[in-house]
Amino acid sequence: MKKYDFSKIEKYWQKEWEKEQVYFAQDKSKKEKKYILIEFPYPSGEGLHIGHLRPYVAGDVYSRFLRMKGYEVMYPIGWDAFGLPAENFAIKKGVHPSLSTKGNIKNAEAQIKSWSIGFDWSREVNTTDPEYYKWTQWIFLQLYKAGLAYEAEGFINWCPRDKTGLANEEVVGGFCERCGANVEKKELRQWYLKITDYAEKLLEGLKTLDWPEKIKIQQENWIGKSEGAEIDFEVKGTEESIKVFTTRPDTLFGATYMVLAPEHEFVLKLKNKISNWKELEAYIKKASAKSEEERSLEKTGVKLEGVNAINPANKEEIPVFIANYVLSGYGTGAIMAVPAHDERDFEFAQKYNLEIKKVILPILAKNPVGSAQGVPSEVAVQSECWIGNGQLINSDKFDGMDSEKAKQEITKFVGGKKKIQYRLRDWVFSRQRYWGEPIPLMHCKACGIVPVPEEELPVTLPEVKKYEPTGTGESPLAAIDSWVNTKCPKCGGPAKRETNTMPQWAGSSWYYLRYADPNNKKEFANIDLLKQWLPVDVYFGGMEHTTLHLLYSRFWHQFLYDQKLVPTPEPYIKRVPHGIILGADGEKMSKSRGNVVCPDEIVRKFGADALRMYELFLGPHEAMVSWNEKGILGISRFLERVYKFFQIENSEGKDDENIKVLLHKTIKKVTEDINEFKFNTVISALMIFLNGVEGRELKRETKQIFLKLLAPFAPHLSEELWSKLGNTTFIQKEPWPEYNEKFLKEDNYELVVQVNGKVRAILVVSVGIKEQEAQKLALADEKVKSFINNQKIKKVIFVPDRLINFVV
RNA sequence: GCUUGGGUGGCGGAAUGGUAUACGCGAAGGUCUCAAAAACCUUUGGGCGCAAGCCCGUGGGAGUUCGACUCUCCCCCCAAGCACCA
Repeated sequence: MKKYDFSKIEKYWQKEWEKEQVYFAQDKSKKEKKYILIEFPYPSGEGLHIGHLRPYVAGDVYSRFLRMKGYEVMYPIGWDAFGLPAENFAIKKGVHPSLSTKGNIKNAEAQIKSWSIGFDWSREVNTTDPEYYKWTQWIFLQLYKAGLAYEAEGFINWCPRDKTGLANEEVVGGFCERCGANVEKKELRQWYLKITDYAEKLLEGLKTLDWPEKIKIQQENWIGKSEGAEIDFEVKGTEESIKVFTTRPDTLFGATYMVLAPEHEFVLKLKNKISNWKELEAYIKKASAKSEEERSLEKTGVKLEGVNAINPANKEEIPVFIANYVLSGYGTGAIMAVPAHDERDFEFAQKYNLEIKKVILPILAKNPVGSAQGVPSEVAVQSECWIGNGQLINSDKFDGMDSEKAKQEITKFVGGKKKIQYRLRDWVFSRQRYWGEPIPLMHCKACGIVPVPEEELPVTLPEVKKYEPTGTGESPLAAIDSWVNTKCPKCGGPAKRETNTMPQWAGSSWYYLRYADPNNKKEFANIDLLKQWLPVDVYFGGMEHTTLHLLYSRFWHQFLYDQKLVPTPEPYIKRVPHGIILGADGEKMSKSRGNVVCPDEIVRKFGADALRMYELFLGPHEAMVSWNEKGILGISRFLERVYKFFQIENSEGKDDENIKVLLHKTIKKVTEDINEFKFNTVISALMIFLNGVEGRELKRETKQIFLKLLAPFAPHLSEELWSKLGNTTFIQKEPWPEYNEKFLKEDNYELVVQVNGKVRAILVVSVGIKEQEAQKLALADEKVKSFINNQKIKKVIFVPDRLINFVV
């Protein structure tokens, strides 16, 4: 018997498919469209690894399934090729990033093709192609013209290793998301995108999406909406007042001091009233230089001597502090401190011996302690700091009022204003690095900031010898005089180009739109084509992008929708996340650990079909799993057995009843589980089928159906066997098999007989028997008899076609 | 600390109120072979027992139910995300 020569077979069919363009997505097709998307890769020097494959294979299996179901499927690919690694490589080797990128893309493309991931290569995009980033720049200009891009000076996150500013989203636990360096604070002039203007829309839009709840919740928390009030505190003996944001105006009578963030400008106004100015200045300087992470270690502060504020509720004078635990970027950068009802204020007040005044009495539970949400437990009631709601005390005429009501009433009483506050901060959009899209603006002495006229786009990256980031806060582009100095398109006078570049998230914020119309020279994409393909039906990708790419691209999309440039309010309808693949040692794969698995080697050893199937068989798609080299043997054996099974003389076998039932059950299971992205159980269903039919003769039709079910997973093997059966079509163009309800039912089933809930016997009986009959059969069984042991039967539970339970 | 998932054989995992451990890996024994590999067959949660069989068993404890991996409450542990957001 011939051995399954996967290497030869796979190469053969890959050529055949390429000839026939089987993955080509037809514009204006009569079929219903499906747009399946994976996060396009970054073409690194190491090539694609085993982890990239997971979503690609999932998307590929799903796409193949949908094509067989009769849809016009677009499953495109491109390259997210701007970014630090290419630039760092260039610095090290002296090779221009565009060159190394080109080589890397070539390699990755060969890899992907060797796995037969069915991408439509005719739609390939590359974010570093001027024909592409021309439109990235164009979209930026639209944002600028709409007032959503602005320049500001301020403290931003700064990565000392990459020597560039970072967005809030790129700081993960105080470290640079890219390189892991400890992020610092630095005062810099930066470009921002006003993503905060879209906070509400981003929140609202989530409700319409078919995304896993956990992703929605993560985005929701990141946007962090909270409702409260803004209240002014007068400063005694001045015309000044300090505005605070609070979600707890009901505790206003308990505000015994105020705190300003170290960056708060207010202190400058009262400089000459503050008697301890020197001390204060030193403190502010020290605190500002520290990152938020460092600041959070210990609460410290300095009192503004000689300045007192007035609590607007009870007119009492209260001290004002500058302290590190108040953030300048949130609310007004100033708070009213209520130590009796806020843990942070409580901690600070204890340390600095400040007055703690209780104004909320926890409402004691009508229900038993701990039985419902928001009901204080005994412990909480006794504690010094109660942060829940309750009944007001020590609050004059509001005494006895409920917290919720008091929030409204006290806000009104002191002339405060209801206010909605978001945690989301504006997107720091400029980078001081070379390998990114130049921001298409100019600075003119006479006209100020002037956008580059649209017809002059793209503003291409100049060729340079030195890519090194300067570290000064200036991009390396700033050193190229010939590029920087230009003419103002408005007044014709001398102007300088903006030298900052865009972050890597720019190109990826709209790439899925370009796929719909990748070669358009006149617009970023034609609206009719966008209407045809959008929205993305299923987007496969990693959890790590929840508050980065996924948030950014939704923002851009919503903006483009408001500009009537895209046809849908949201870009991606369904999101299917995947877990990361760990090394065999259960650790994250990394070069330094030496646990990286090379997919090319696996393909050589076991073939692409085996690699594809094993990726899916590892475990549930969303779960984190460890790679186990030995596990792939199981898949390899399965494919080998399939091959051998189909080598048996192709006589017209006849299916018995059991095989028919098994077949239809398998069709049902495979179809349903693919629809739910439960690929691991699909594969086990295919194995169960083979286990059930091996060594028996099958009808040709049954064999063909099985091959079709296998086709999305092992496209090469199934195509080979399909043609061996004498078919001249491609199996992947065949219609997906349907199951028939009437074949799902067997004649007999195993009736489980329980006594007091314990299984005591299993009887084979015919399907559909009534309770009485089942009872008679069960009671006739010797074992059942012995367990009932002549006791009185109190109750009988009968579940049709499943079990009968006697309670004695 | 908060939010969201999880905890099932030696291992990856299956089962969302009805036979726990499907499917695969590994292991043990066997067939084939001079031998080995591959392949194939059998066994494989634990305890007691010669056996038939019985008892126990899904992180721990309670509860609901004829019946709980599945539902409810409390606790422990692991993972991911957020973290002074007033």
